Amino acid sequence: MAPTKAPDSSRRSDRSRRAIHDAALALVTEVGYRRTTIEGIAARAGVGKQTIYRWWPSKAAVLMDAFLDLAGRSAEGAGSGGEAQSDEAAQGIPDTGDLVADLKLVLRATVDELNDPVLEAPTRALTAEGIVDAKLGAEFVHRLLDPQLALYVTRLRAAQEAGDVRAGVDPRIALELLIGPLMHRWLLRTLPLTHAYADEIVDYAVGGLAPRP
Amino acid sequence: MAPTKAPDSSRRSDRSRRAIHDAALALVTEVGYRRTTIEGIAARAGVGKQTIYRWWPSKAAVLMDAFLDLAGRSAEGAGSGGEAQSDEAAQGIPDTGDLVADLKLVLRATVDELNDPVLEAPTRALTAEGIVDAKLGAEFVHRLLDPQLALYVTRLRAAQEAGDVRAGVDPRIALELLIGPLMHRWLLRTLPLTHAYADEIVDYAVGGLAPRP
Amino acid sequence: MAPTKAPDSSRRSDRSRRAIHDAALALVTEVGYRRTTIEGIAARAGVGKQTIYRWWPSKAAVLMDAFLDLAGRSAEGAGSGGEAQSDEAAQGIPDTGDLVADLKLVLRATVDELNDPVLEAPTRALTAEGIVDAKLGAEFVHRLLDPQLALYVTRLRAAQEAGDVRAGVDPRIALELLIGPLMHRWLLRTLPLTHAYADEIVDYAVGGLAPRP
Amino acid sequence: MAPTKAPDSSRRSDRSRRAIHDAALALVTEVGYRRTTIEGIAARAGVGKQTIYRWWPSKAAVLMDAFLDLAGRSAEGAGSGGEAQSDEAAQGIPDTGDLVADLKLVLRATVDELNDPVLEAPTRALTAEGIVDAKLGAEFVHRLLDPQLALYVTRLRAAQEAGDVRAGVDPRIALELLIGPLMHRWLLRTLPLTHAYADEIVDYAVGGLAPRP
DNA sequence: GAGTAAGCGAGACGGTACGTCGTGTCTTATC
DNA sequence: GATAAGACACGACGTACCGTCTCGCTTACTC
Repeated sequence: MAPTKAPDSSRRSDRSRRAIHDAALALVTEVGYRRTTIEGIAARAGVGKQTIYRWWPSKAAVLMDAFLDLAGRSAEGAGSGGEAQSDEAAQGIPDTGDLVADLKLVLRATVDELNDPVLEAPTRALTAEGIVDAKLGAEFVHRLLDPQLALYVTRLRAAQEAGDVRAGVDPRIALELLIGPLMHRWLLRTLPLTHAYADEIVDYAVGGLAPRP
Repeated sequence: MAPTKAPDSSRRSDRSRRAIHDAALALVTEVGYRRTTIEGIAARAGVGKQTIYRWWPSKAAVLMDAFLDLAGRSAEGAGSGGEAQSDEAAQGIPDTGDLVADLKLVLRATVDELNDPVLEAPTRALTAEGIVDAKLGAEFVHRLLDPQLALYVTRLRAAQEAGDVRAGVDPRIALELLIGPLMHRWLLRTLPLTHAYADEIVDYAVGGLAPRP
Repeated sequence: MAPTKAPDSSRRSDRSRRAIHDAALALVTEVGYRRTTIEGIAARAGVGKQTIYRWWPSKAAVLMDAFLDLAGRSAEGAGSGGEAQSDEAAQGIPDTGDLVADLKLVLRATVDELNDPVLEAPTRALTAEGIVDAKLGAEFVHRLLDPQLALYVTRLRAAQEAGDVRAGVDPRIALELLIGPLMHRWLLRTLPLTHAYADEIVDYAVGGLAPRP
Repeated sequence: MAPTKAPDSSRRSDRSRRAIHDAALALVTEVGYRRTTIEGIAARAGVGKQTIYRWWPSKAAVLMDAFLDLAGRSAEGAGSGGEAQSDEAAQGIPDTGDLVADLKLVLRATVDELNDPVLEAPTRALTAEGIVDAKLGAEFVHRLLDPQLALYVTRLRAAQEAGDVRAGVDPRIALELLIGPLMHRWLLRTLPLTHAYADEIVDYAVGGLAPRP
């Protein structure tokens, strides 16, 4: 029942962990996920293969951790850098009382993130992997997506209380009305993903969610 | 510019082509896309590896053709089998005058397709591959998705003429308001994909698209 | 018992046969025997593969015929070109009464042939193939070697009658005393193969074969 | 100049090396050199293909090492087994004062070796390969043949000092007078290779080398 | 402060699949 | 009916990675 030998994480080399993260992200960006290999990551990180296999079960798991680390570091950098906070992940969705404006702000930020060339390759890789591998997909959703979506739920509940959204609407469905079209366009590359598109989606969705006259 | 020797497709063995399609679909369903190999497909189809490499550039391309072939055959079977046609791909979206009802019908059918265990594995595999490989993704969209989406455009334009949808709405965006949430839930497996969900999405979306009172 | 279908050799294309011979010899000389392939010969000869498989059982057999053809043509060329005949294959070993001189003449000619860059590659290839493949070796010996060796037997018998060689000596063994060392040095490339070497071999061998004083 | 990454031979698995040797020899004997494949050797040895490619450049090189290992082991076995030594490779050619008798002893042993069914297949394969591949041939001569031939040189020099062989004779040529005919008959399979033949060759050759009366 | 046990870099190992090349058979169209 | 052309099933090639397994080496923690 017990795993064959749990490594002692207190003795883990932080230096190696970071090097592996960096190498993984760099390789995925440079050569793509498919051609990124564990051997390649190890070589680039100046690390033995076993050090990777000791701490991660798969290439996707390495990338997931690396990506979360990256997200964490960039959030931290943003947090310490300035007082004006646009990072919705850490701060939540603003509530100025104007639901449409607030959502447009957030969706535009999401569009910018999805279009960020540094984030694109790993995000696509992890998403694709999660689509095929249910276990990994669940982890992806739980660690990356859910925290973000929870912010929408919060804001939408507030909107319901304020009377901007009908009482009967399930926020988890409402949120998908906003996020779904964005992801669809980004994943399938059907048409360019722009701020204008985000705005339009918000307009239509909020229109559909608003109380009936 | 010219590829290094184009094979003569008039001499192509139809028997092999079909065997390869069948083997590819069977393996993807049985062992998953990752563990499906070209060697495995060749062995199962009773075919030399070279026969696969001669006609397809990659495992994903084989699967794409196999999938299109499957879709074509099932559509044909449905067409010849009965007069009552639920296959929207071949027939287009019905136009009974009731936009909400028509869309619910179609989206429920889409939900059923996505939940069909036979189609699930290959669809996920192709979608995931297309997310990472832009070239393949473009082909996927062009050959599989676009024809379906065109039907929505047609129906939505009719709805605009009938006054059920505002004149300024771009049908390609409206359609994503319907499809996006479905795909989002299916791809990320956040919550179960049901007829009820489809109905709700239609209600909200059409609400948002309807002419302002 | 009968082969599956004997082709009608009266309808055989001479043009193809020659083209195949030429292509085979050229390729063996240019890229070596190992890297010479049936496909390569066919392509170079502008011939279908089947035309080769129809008439020859193996790559080695093609080369053997090609080589015999080459030998025949060069002998013919030599025969029609001049009256002074040094081609021992067609003419036999000269008998001037001086056994040592006659043998030196012939062995020097053999040395020259073995050192001829045009003949080297195919000869080595056929010899090597014959060493490993007994059937092919037998054919090689029968068609190429035996006719040459028979000339030695003739000359050595004459020498026995003339009293230059002991009566009890088996000419087939005596001949190997002359040819063996030459071939050994040529095949294994232990030391350079020169006229001086040929002369010395003749001196020693004839010394050993001469009547005891 | 440097090869693309030299493996660390101190970490080499001796178990694998021996298994590969054994498998190579067994397969060459059982199915012949042509039909012996690297894949076959690896499978039979229970070894990954890469382990062969890591340490040897070609099938022939594997066989060469295997053969030398075999020769070494059999010599060792002979050396430890009894005091009466007939293994000329380890002990040199005996010098009883009777040159003819000594050479006959050695050449008969060589005949026995060449007729040994265990040694025949690999010896033929290596010889044939060396005939076509100059590099391999040089290695074959250097590692297998030269050490044996050096013994002849030693014995023949002693014979020259004892006055059994003329002073002017080059031992390297004299030796070919003995070995050449044997190899010729064995390689080309013209006639059976017997003790009687070896004796006759010695008689003729020594006759030709002896001081002129 | 010596002993020892873990993580570590390195990389050899048994494997699986890759994508390519050549074999010998077969089919199609041409002469 | 032989031919040029080449698709086919098959088998082997040599390479790339996989995940496991030693090796020494370094670096804590324990006695």
